[in-house]
Amino acid sequence: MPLPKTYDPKASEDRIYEMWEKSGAFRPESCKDEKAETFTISMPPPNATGQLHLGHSVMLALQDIFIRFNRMRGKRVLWVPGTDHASIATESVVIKQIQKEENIPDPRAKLGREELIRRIADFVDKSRGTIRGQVRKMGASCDWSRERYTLDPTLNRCVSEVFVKMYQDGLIYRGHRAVNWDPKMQTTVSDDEIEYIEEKTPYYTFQYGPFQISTARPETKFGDKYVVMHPADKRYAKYKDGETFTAEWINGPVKATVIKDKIVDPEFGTGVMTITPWHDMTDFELSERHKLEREQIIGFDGRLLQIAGEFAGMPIEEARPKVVEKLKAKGLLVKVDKNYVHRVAVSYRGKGIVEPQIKEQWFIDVNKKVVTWEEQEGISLRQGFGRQEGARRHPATPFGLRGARKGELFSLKEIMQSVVRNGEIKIIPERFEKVYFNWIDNLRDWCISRQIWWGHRVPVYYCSKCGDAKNAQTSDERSAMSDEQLTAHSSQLTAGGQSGIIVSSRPIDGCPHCGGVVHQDPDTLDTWFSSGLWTWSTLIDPSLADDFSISLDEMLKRSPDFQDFHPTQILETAADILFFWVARMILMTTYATGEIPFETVYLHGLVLDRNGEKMSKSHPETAIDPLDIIPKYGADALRLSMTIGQSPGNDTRLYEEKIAGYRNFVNKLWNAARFVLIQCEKEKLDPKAIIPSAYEPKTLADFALFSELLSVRGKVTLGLENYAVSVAGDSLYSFVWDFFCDWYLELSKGESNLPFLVNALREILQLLHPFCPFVTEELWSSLKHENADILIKHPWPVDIALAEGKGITPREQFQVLIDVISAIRKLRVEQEIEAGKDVAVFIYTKKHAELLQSQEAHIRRLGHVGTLMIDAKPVKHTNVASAFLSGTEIHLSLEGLFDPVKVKKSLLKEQTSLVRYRDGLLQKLRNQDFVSRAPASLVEAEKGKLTEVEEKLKKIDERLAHTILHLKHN
RNA sequence: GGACGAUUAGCUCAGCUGGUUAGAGCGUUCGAUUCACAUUCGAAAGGUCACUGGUUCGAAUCCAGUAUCGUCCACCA
Repeated sequence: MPLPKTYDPKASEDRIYEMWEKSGAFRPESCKDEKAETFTISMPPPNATGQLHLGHSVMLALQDIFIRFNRMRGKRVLWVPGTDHASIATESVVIKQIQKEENIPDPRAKLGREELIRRIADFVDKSRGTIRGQVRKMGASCDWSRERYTLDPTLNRCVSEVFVKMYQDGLIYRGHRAVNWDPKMQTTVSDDEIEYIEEKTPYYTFQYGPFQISTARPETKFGDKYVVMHPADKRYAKYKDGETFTAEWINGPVKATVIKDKIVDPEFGTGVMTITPWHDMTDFELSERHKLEREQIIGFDGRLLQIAGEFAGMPIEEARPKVVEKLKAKGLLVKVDKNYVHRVAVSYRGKGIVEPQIKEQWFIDVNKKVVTWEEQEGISLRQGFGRQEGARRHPATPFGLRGARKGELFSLKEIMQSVVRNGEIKIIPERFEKVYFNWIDNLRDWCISRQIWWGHRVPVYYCSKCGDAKNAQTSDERSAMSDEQLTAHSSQLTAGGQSGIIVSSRPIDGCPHCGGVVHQDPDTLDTWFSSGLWTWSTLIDPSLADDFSISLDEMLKRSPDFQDFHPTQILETAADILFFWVARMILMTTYATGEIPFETVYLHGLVLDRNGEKMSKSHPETAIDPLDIIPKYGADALRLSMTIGQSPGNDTRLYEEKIAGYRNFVNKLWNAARFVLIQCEKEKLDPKAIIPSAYEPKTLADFALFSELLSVRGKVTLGLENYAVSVAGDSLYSFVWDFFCDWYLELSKGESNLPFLVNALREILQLLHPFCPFVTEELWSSLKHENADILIKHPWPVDIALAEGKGITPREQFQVLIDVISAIRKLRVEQEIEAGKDVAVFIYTKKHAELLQSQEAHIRRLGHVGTLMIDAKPVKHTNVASAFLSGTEIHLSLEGLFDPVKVKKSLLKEQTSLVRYRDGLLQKLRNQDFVSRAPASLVEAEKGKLTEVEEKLKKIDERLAHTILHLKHN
């Protein structure tokens, strides 16, 4: 039964996916060679909040290509799928939903922690199901039996273990620092979770005692009592550091102190500023340096506090103009610049305006030197980590700090730098390494605690009975303490080890010291803390999660998957996630396991719409949803459209015509196979019985295809090895369409070698499989040898050596044939000969006479040629249109149709282009410098070209003279 | 203020370590429909490779600078 005329992806894709899954092919255990090299990718876990979008599609397509390619090459391949709990994103989505659907303004207060978490968990369950289905739709061949979720008990255990380890190493501390506070979500966010929006804001200059100071935020200025200037600023030389003065200010006179610090840029504004340490990162640091007092002006709810006097309780937007008004009334407003552009910090997730606040939070110290290394086997390895003695190790060795001395200590920053600098981790494209280093240089301590409920709890417990009673207080209560109290308190805590605070990976019911009641820290951890462990926490044996008698290192040692599949090979993800996630994984994994998380980072760009804009709900007409596209064009077409023409690190534009183009390609392939199957049926040949070794080229076309396959096979293999996905896919596309279909298949209609053809097509399916797995697998089932495995498990084609012949190669001979046929077709169109009409053609060639004679049938059929004469000796013709190839001249008889005007036109056109070409060659060859300095072979080649083009020109001149003569006669 | 990327046909993009008469897809024009595919086939038109210098026998390709667009980073209060 022949295949349908067009390929219908809907009829195949789900069925094929199910078949793959049932076959066990997605699991590394399906690799028969137990000693085979492993190849692992940890799938970047999509947020468990919603739906798959094109960003996911591109990542799934690329990763699946790497995975399928390496699986076919015989490696033990593991692709771990999963989802991320995405703390802030998820909690905010569910809260909004509850607010909207149940009309509860503050769900946290109304429902309480337990109930809200239950609601979020329900939501996430549904959402994860949706995502699983969508990942399958893309054809992702990941191992579902190893699916993980960042809130799994095993992963939670890993999170706690790493926290404890870092705390014990003194890398985690609790302290009062200026943090980014999102008043909308009521939580801190990290530096990287902030984006800046430029906004035109009036910029005010006020008189402050003898100084003029400027600000865009007058509502924060209530507590200002320090003026800061550069120590070398001559204008203010008469003011001494520490000097005090009284200034009239918003709510009456204040006593102010002069501070000299180099942080002030004398060139900027008046060179003097007042500071607001509680609500500004740099001011906070300055206050630390000079031990200055700090006051909170704005509450965590975004309203002004008591210090603002009559303005207390007002939200910022309301207070600002009123404060300005009051200062103006007092005569303190000097000027207003209305064109000032101010950068407003906005939360990446909630889009709320972020207000720096001083809060007691947990931090990871990125500068403290605590990590040790030791020389071993020539490289320095971190010691005491979870590698089994003598365990088979992936060829890539766990990372080390090259040249590190025994006992030398390193900071987390240094670890992150060294693994990339040493080339243990390679970033593609390379230019992102620079971006990465730049980020590390600017990296501050990482605030890891969040006042969100959805996430991993900070594994810290406070005993209310023993130790400092203040430890038992909640973080909110601590916020109410005075600054001095807080500073003293936090330094005490930072010292660590004191009673009353218990940091434990194991849940605790009572204080181990006094048996007293304990409270767990109410905060959760930054979502990137857990995703930072993704490559290895997903490989930990889940049965070990509850066994608190074993250490983290022990867990690593006893987890076979970790032993086999870590470090992973490729981390493929979006370029904009480099800091959030990639850098965090490098930090957390190298620290916690002593191994790099991955060897290669492949970064893809954004998927943009046809106008180069981000796809969003504001442009619904150009936005593309993969879930609409897949039913319409098929997953294969979508995959091809986003992997071909794409290059690492660069954005790609996607639009429907592009996808339709690749749908056409898939259909072209389908029809090529359909044609082959019809031929088999006609010749009563069962394709399933054609053995794979029947790769015997017989015709000229066979030989040419053979060599062309050799070349494309090499390009695809090399391309995929070197992450040049687009190059590999593109060469397959043009090979299949322009060579295989347009020439080989067409010629096979006149002279066929079916066993060879079937095997060639089989190899095409193999090479295309990583790119478009569904259609290739579907066709494979009709074309494969009966004993062959399904395509997903089939070995990657290997090179078959091509015997080196003498002289012109079959591929070159084939090209001569193609050129002759093309020339005849062109002459026909130029002379406007009816499409189906047979013509008489005379070909004269010394060089290729024998070859073309042997291919006569093809020339006749594809050129619609009736009378065909091929000879070595030219004969003069009248009334012909002519074309001149290298060593071959072709004359198309125009008896009765001869139109000298048309003929002249086409000859002139050819002449013009050849003359231009010849003149270029002449110029080159007349240049003595070229002749003497360029490689001799090149000079020879250019001379050869010149001879050839001059011969052609001579012939054209003859024809032209003849035609003009003809014109004159009439 | 720094860093990076882009600039090649009307549109979207290839052109890797310098040597091709600068390519593809879409779109456009002309022609074709029993015989795998109109999601097709044949043919064509269309480009001073952003600009200015430099290196070189030779530059779309390497270097420097300029312009436009875009991205990221940074304590300009």
